[in-house]
Amino acid sequence: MTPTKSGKRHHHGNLRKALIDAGIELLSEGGIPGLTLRRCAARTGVSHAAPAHHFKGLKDLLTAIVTEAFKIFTQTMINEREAAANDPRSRLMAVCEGYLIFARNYEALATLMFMPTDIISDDPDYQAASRASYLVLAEACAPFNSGRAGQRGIEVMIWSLVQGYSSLVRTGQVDTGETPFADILPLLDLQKVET
Amino acid sequence: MTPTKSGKRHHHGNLRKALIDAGIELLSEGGIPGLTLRRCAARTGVSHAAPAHHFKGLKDLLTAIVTEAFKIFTQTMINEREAAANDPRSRLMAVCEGYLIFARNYEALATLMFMPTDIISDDPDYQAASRASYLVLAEACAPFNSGRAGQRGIEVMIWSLVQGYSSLVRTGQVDTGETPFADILPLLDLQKVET
DNA sequence: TGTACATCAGTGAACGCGCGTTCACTGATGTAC
DNA sequence: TGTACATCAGTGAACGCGCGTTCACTGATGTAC
Repeated sequence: MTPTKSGKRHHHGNLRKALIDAGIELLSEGGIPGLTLRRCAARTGVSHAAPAHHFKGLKDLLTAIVTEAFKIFTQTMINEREAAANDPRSRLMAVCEGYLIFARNYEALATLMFMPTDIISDDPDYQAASRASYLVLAEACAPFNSGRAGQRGIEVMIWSLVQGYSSLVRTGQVDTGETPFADILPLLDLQKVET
Repeated sequence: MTPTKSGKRHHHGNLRKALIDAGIELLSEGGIPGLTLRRCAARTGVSHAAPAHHFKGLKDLLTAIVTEAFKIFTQTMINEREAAANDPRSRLMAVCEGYLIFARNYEALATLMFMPTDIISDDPDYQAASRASYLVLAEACAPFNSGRAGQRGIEVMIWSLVQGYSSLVRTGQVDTGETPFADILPLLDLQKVET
């Protein structure tokens, strides 16, 4: 038995995972229009009908890709945080840096992740993965959250800031060299509530 | 003579403008995938080959749509600013509100505007229109810009914030009722440099 | 004012393309006995 | 260990679809004389 979803498969080995990885590559190379079911199959070296045995349809594949993306995203933020000094300010800055690193390394993927239209948004794996990402950010904000502006005030502030900044960089409207994020964050009024 | 690009035309009247408007409607209704050349033509009541007499191709139409969008965007921000009190802080807040109003009213269009891939980005009309939008924002930021964090520090900060916030609202990750933007902006350290 | 003509914004048919999906099939894998 | 069988991940052909673009054309408009 144990032919579980994620287990080894007879012919290819693990086509499901391979298709997800191919999708992430295709997004990097050709943006969102570059990602199609047929191209994922081709890149994996498999006929275009093969994915049907692993995904219910295009949206299902997209959902799996985005779910995987959130896992990478979470890990990138955690890696930066662990490498930083252990004070709240450094940790928050590091998590933001992780966010920006991911956004830079996976431009189209980062865009797709926040396009709920193309995704089966009640998929439990997807929900868990995206929630995990959010929690890393929320945790880093927690020391600064005094409760004003609602419970989520600081989170939303930081999240907006980092999301907006990365999108402006991605579209070439802001230059990271000219106006680095490290110069932006200190404009925030964090010290007022810092412990 | 004077059969200028924007002048009245023989059969339809002004198909060029009508196609742009149709495109904006289609974006509102079906998002970015809902916008195609053929559908713009159909909505305008014209055969799908007709647009070729007004636009060099799909990218050209898209560029014109985005250019028009920036004009609406600029006007929305200006309208809010003119209705606000005449102190720098109120004016900045009003411009931000205008930004958010536009982002809410034209969700897909706002996304498309910052996707330079699909656009002829060296089109002079497009460049002028997008620059005009930026200037409204920059002007509102100017009273707070002391020069630290580079000349554009505050602009980039505000721009990132408002862009990120609107994108989080659009994708349903932030609720404007729960965490309104008016509660977010005061977290900024503006008063330090305010005159 | 009337007529001949050039211009040009439309039409409708046709093109090739890549897409997601379906289908009957095949053949390797893993299991039961 | 060997054999019969069920399972299932693949194949390749075919489907209909909507897309952007091209083409020869038509007929209304505007202009020159």
